[in-house]
Amino acid sequence: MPMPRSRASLQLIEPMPAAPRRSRRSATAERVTAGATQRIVESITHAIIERRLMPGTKLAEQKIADIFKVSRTLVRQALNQLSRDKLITLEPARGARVAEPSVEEARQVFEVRNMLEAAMIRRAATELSAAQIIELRRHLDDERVAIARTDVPGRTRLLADFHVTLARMLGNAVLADLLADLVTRSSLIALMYQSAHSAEHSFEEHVAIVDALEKRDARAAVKLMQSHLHHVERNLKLDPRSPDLESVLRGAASK
Amino acid sequence: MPMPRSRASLQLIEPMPAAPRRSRRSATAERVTAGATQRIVESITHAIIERRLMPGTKLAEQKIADIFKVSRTLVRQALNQLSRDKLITLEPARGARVAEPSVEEARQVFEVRNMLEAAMIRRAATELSAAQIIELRRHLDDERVAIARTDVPGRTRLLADFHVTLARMLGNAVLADLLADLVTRSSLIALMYQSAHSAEHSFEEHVAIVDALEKRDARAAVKLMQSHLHHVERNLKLDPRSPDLESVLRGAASK
DNA sequence: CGTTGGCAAAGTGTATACACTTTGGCGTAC
DNA sequence: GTACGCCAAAGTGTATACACTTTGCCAACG
Repeated sequence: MPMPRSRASLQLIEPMPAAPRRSRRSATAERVTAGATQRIVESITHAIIERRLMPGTKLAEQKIADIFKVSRTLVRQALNQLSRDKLITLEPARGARVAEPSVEEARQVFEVRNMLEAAMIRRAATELSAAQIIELRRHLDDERVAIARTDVPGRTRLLADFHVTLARMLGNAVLADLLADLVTRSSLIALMYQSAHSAEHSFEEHVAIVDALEKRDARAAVKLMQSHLHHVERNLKLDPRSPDLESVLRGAASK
Repeated sequence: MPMPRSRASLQLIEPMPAAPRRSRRSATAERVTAGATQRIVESITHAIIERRLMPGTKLAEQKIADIFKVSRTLVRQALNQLSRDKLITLEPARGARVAEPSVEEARQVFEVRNMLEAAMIRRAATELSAAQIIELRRHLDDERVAIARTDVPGRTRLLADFHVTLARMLGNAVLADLLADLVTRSSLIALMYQSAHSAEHSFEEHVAIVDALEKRDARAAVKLMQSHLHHVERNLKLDPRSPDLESVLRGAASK
């Protein structure tokens, strides 16, 4: 069921904790730490992922510009980027809204993740160094801690980062960047369709995957990763009717 | 060897043949036919893929703005998009240049394509309808014709579109859009490292792939697709020294 | 003769101005 | 009472203005 579509205003966006921010993105190419535009992109991204901005929320350019104390020029740049990431939708002359990914889009995103991550984990099983597997264990520790202290934003980020970290370890920045996008989109999808998948369950599946990697059991690792993704997808509340507004209204029109 | 780095000016960009242009992109979400920005993006993309703009060429905002008779605002939007596609590189305060993808980047792009397309073709073998396979045959006919009449831009586009067409047929727009990006990047890479792979050879491999699809032989189709991609990559002139400027200068510095 | 400093031209980064589109409300006609 | 149309407010789309950065040249100096 696609969310009550809150009309909550944007106050939720924090103009950034001025903390030393290192970009969570690409190790290569990208400017190490970009300007104001990037700051806005990251703030809005975080706000969406952490449910401070609900799907459907209007993002008016001038309001955002005021919050960050910059001109609409920079805000528009940021919105364009977010639109390419599919985190917001831009309608000509109607402005930007937080995206409301359809059931079909959700299915497709998970299908692509399955393709990419199955191939990725197969490579990982043979190519990762012992040191890298230790690093993965450390990541799992972080996950455990965040879950234990019920740090919701933290655990969400860590559970997502697990997949991106794996990609980075293979030394393929193209893959890692691609997957980072898909994982972020998945986060929006999960929140939109109120995932029933518990953090604990995901954590345990991550542990099992790393176990298989340590044993260099490629086949098992692939199977585990695929069933992990499958579980996450199946626990979305996708199925009931009202997949989109279209069909809802078709029924209601006859009153 | 990474290209003589021509300083050729931009005159090559045609302000678009005013012809009815349908966007080659996403079937979903995207505005069906966007504004001036999209026109600029497509013109420059075509100019790069068709070798009218060589890697390293400077793209000055005002010059492009004059050519298309729009303000720098729209040009900047277009350049930002192209930068995300990795077709150009943006350096702060130094402007935009046609990208010069590194050997390492080339390797990574092909690795990701291999992951995605292997999984994709496996599905295609079981899921494509007879009608869709006929459509693929028609595409192959187009390829054959373009090659026969030595229509270089046309055959380049068609050989690339083969892969994207396959993706679209699976009904997964996310996959198709992703692959479209990777294929476009591949085109730039191929031109940068003067691919020795003949169009005829690619064509024949495409035929073999469709044959396998028609027989519903998933295993063969995957093998053929992988060897196809492998051939394309191996025929790039990647190996010789001078992989990047860095190491060249490290040697030359001691003069 | 080579090197350094600085200045002007070119180009990018951001803000602002203005035209045009959408939206919601109010009044009027039916 | 409902529906239509008009107008004002809000918001987006594009152009332009201006500040700041880079670059290349030339002159002055060592």
